[in-house]
Amino acid sequence: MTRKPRRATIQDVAAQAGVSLGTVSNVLNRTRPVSEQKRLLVTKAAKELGFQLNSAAQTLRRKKTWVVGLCTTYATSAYLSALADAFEDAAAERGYDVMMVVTRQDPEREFRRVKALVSGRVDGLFFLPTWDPTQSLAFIAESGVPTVVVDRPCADPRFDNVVVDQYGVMAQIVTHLLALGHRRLLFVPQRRALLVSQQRAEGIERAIARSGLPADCRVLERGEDRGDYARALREALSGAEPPTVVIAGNSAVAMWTLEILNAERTGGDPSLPLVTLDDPEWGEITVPRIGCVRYPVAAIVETAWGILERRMTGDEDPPEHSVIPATFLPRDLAAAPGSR
Amino acid sequence: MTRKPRRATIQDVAAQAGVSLGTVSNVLNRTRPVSEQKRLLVTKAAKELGFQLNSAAQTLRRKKTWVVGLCTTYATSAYLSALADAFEDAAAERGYDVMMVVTRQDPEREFRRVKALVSGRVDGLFFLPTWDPTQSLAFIAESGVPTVVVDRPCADPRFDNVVVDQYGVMAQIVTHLLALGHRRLLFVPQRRALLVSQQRAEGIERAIARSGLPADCRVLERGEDRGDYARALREALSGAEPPTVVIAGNSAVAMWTLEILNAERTGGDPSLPLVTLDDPEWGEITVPRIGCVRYPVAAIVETAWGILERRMTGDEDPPEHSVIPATFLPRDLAAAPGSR
DNA sequence: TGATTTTTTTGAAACGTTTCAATACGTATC
DNA sequence: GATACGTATTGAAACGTTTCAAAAAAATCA
Repeated sequence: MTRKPRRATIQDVAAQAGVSLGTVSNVLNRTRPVSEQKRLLVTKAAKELGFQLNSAAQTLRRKKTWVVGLCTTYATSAYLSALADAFEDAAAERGYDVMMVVTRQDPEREFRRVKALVSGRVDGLFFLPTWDPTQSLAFIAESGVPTVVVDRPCADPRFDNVVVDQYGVMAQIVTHLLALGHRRLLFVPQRRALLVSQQRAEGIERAIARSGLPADCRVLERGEDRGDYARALREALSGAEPPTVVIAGNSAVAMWTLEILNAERTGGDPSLPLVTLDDPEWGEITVPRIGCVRYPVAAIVETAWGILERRMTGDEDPPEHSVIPATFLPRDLAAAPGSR
Repeated sequence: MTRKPRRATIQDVAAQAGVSLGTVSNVLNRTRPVSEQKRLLVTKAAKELGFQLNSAAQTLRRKKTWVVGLCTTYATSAYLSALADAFEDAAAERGYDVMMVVTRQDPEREFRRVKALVSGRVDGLFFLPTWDPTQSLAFIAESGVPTVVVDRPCADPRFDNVVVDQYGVMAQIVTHLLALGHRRLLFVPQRRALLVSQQRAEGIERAIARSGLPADCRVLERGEDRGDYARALREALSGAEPPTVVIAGNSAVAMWTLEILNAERTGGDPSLPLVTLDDPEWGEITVPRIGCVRYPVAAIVETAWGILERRMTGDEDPPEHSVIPATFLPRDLAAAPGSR
């Protein structure tokens, strides 16, 4: 589109309709009753002039943008995009719009994006941090914009936090795997530095300990590059007592794992049983179908929105921590070889 | 985060530093030289007060937001999210921020989102329309916000348009398929109403005609629900002369197709050769790997940004139409049975 | 030193809304 | 017909910046 000369203001509308400034505003916002006659004049004039409210001016005056920010790590993953969608739907119900930014797990980028969002552009923020959000959190805290940290555990005591019960999920998975006869597990977190990866590893250990069975879990770092991972994975699988099942930290890791395993697969040789800790859209098309985790997107979003709404209306209670349960879905997950 | 009492304004900073309003502004924006001494005073005061610029006020005064909108259909697909990422990177280089909204191919939602973006929140807009963008386009045109329609052909003569050369892509694919001995193709567009689906179907027809070979292509609507599609697909495959290859309009269709074919597959029976017209992230993990199309993300984004930047600085030339070539990647695409 | 030029600093006006006290207008009441 | 009351309408002030003409201060020159 090419630009038009100048946008009409409320002044112009008022002049054209032959009424005062305040009346136009009242028609537009229904703040006060206006006679049917003037209302008609105003709407007609507004239409004729192609009038559209200037939201910068409105925000300045009202000190309210009706926009919330959503700072997320990736838009690609099925889980994260479902989360984003749910945040938008919930926002629409409440009369808000969502401004979304994507960090791709890069703390630098996160900081830049957060700065852009937080200086008066949003009334509140849903924040899915990268692996190192310290700089961003400091800035947010300084700005005073109400913020809920979502999906990732947050150690910073200044912030509200809504997360999934990682310990519970890992307990479900481990119990299931042990029942299938698996004794040697391999866990490949997306990134070891992530707090959530540590919780998961710990969850696995606890569940194994609780079972009393002679099982163990090795943790393998995925590494930055796929070649590295291929080597590490092959090495891990070629030992004397190789793992019989792989737990992938997310679907990107799961995909790499499948690619590597498929490349080595000979003939009808079945692939290694695989579980991923998220819920990829392609979960149904692999043969066999892999195990995954269903996250309670609706519950997470409702909880987070509940908290943020209270904060935006001035609630000053101490920060709140919500932990929400999730469900393991085994699908075609195979038993350990020779275990029945 | 819980809210702080009140945010400091430039006034407060000026008072605290003992200088005038204008000087503070000049320090903050480097618009005019300021003596070292005062500059220090100002930055010190700003830091002490935790001052952050109010961007609503700034926008109101400057009539420039340094934000561009990106209205896209989905964030999930690998192609669209790569596109979004590229738009953000290009924006950062130019000093802009990107505000992204997702329509999920819903014209209603699109209209709401566009309205929110366009009333003074952005300086320009990259627009990936849904299947029926008429309402949104009318609003955008009315608002006068510079806009480039991206990735989808746009019949509206008021808009700049950057698209991929669908005819060229289809020619590559058909040529390849014919060379592999395929004669009966099945094209399953994501949605028949989409202009791009029509172009693709036409592209297939043209390429077949040009080859002079006795081949044909049937077009099958995917339908709203998976059961419908499963029935339609089975029926299409069970005729006397069934197609030997499927061309899926996008990876969602490709995935459904794979699921249905996999469910029916008996023993080592190979799946039907499949091409998808985008580039799913899971393209490497199916067995066999499916054919796909590589879109020139960087070129699309650079072209679109180039146009938008000119428009934002007042260029009034007639709308521009750019058509950018893309590449077909056959991967493990199999020959037609009995064709060599 | 005083006059002139250059550089820095100032403060009022403007951006386009919303808000709210004050005013105008009807209408019912006595 | 005067009074009181309720409802509609008005217009000035405020929101927090940037801009720019004018004033002040500093530097240069004769």
